[in-house]
Amino acid sequence: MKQTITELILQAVTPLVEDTSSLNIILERPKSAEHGDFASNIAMQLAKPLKQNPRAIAQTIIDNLPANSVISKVEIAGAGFINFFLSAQSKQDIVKNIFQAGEAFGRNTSGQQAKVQVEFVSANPTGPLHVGHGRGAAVGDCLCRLLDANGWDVTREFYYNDAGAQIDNLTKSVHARALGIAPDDARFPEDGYRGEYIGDIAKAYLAKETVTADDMAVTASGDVNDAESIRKFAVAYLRHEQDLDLQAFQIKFDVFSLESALYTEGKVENAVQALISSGHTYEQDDALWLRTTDFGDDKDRVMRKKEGGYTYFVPDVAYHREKWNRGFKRVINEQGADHHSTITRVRAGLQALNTGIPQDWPEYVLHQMVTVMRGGEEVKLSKRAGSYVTLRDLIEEVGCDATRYFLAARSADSQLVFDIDLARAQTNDNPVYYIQYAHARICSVLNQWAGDSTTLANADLSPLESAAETALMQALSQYPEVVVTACQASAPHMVANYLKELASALHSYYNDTKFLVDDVQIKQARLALITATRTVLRNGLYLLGVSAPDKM
RNA sequence: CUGCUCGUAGCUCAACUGGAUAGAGCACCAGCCUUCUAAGCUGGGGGUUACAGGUUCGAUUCCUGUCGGGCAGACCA
Repeated sequence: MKQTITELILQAVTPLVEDTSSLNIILERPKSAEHGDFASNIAMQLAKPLKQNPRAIAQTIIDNLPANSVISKVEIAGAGFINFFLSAQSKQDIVKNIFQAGEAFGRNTSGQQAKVQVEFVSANPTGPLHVGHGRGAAVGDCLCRLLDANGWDVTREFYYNDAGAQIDNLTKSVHARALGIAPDDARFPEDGYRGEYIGDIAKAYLAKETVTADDMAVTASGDVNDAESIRKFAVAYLRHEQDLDLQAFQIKFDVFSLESALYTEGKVENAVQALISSGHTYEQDDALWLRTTDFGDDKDRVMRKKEGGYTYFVPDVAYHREKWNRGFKRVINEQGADHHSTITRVRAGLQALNTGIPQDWPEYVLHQMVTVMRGGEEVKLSKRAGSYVTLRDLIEEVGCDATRYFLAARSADSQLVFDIDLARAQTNDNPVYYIQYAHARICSVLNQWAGDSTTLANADLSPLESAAETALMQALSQYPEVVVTACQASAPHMVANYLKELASALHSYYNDTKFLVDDVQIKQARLALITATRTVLRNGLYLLGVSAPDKM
């Protein structure tokens, strides 16, 4: 519909300007119904180059508009807006379109099944997932669903660091607990992890338990002094815990990548050699440096430390080089904003390889920090101090649907306050229930009608002309645009906002109009409309990973 | 000190990437269930979009500065 009107405008404008290729015809949905179904500001854009009054230009465009069946009325408003009012029938067509497409309604093929990899969560195996990871999980997974809906071939990937200083720290902490040293004991490692789960791991280790994670089974030796065995066991144990966290959050990854594998397979060494031979490195103070300032960084970075080990960004570069070699021309990294400084370094490292990787590859979606409130006070998220809110606790308290919705419904680049008491105590006020309730209400009506809803596909829709019906059909017709825009902006929260509006339109309609009336023609038209609404609610909730219950 | 980011109703957040009278939810006030689920609907009060400039037909949105919050700025990850 949008495209149809855009083309009509283009035809009308062509006689006025010499070069139509530079024209950017923007059609928007006016906030107020008084301003029609679509509005264009094209006349105001042309006012300057044509040196004419925008209202006069608007009038000329309207006069030039080709005859058509979709538009019932055109008006000039304000400073020179052109407002388009659709004919009743072209509004009603949306219901038929939805019936035809079903689950596919709103999906498009613009991605052309090109490969895209989304890396998200990527928590290190040093503790269970917390709310911050949850936000990454919710946003990342919705992003994947959006990309899929736009025709991309999506790979979900989880990268974790199973080597390095933090893992040593973890190993020491478990070792201490296995020796019976309490977290508040002076002999406990100073920067050790003090959470109670460390004690659980120590206990399981001493009991020689076996844990499975990433399809690998690890059995504890039970030997308190075998650091390597403790490390392997602790990592597997926590990866298993995180798997359970993700499972509770209903998120599935396609690929898990280990940092240690980059070393054992020689990928890190290869990347280092490639950087050296590309000529962007130098030795200084017994260390090997990468001249990242050549690529926009504010200072050069050390690659190999005096002690001989590599700094953390080297495996990062090796990992991303590997992503590129695996054929992902598009990669999106979803991560917390506290890691934003790595963006410049990783990109600089990839540029330094000189292998034709675009400067702005990979893409990043950063989410701001989550503040957790409980009892009116902020709960500090400190893994080492041991007091923090795990994702699984949260899911158990407020439910998977509500947790996902809360964490995905806000713009990623604004900080979010997660009030546990509010989410738990006032579950009825959770916005997600408002949307789900709209779906359940429709199911309930259709249930009482007890007819075959597929027969509604051919219903005569001409009775649908009330304000509530028009508003609902208008909301439905916006859905495909939301799928496109939310994906382009990498902004899943737009889907959540849209669904709230759609649910609102449905609830208003429900209170305004009785559906199960005696007049068969009217009844069928109304049932067709709410059935179409149910489809869109389902499709939209699916994008958020939230269930669409038949009953509540 | 430097960089990134955010600042919108009492609170939590939107605003279709520069559009028309800045919108929802919670909270507050007044109505709506003998009728398809009241987890709902309708109406009302509540705003100098942090502040000051600039760009243009038009700014919450873009630019500059100030103030305030968050996060980064290790040969830690």
